[in-house]
Amino acid sequence: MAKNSGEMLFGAISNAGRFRILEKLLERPMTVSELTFSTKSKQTLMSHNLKCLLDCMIVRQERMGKYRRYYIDSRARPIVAGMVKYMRRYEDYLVKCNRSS
Amino acid sequence: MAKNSGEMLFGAISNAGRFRILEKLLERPMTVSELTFSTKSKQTLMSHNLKCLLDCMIVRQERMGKYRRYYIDSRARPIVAGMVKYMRRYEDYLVKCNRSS
DNA sequence: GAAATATATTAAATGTTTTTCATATGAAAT
DNA sequence: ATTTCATATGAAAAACATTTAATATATTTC
Repeated sequence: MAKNSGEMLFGAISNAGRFRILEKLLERPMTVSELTFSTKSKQTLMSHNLKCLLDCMIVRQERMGKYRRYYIDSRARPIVAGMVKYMRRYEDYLVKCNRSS
Repeated sequence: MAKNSGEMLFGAISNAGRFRILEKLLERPMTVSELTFSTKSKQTLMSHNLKCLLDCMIVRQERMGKYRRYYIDSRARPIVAGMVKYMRRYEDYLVKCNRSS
């Protein structure tokens, strides 16, 4: 079953590593090494994950000398921010569910 | 990397079959056979997908004689509805992106 | 109570994603 | 120009998800 763009979006976000990248980038643009360090990832995996986010146009890139700075695409930002917010609500909801049922 | 509940949510939704189930169930509760027929799925796959949605507490179940009716959990509903809406916005956004860049 | 219907379950087969490893590229510093 | 640093890429390995097939269970109907 072929993936449409919506599935790509959820697919991209449903990965813990990429979700954390997005949380970081919502705060501010960061270089690959900052992201790698601050999410305790490996550089090569970080690059793969960033490529995935680039491919579905959630993030963009700009070169800064030998660094590359990634940031959330301005048109994607409200969508991504919304997802992160929803996700947090959902977690609250699930925690409550598990207590009461 | 362990899956938290938010990832489970996005993971559940990032599958085309399950996404369609949710779209249907947002309209109204349905039995397994109605869902199977209306999404052109197979019964056994439908049951697997419904189980996945049950597990992350997006849907619930009630027995109706030999049928089983599935419906969106009332607490999950606003979240799911929001996701579906976001997803559609995102698709529009991607289509526009591909045209202009 | 035997057959039919609706659904669930388990395991195996298949497919996809994630992670790692090795290596490449391109900019900056020496 | 060589080395170093930041990042990317491609392919193989490992992990995970989806799909199918076979079979089980519960309910209804005869």
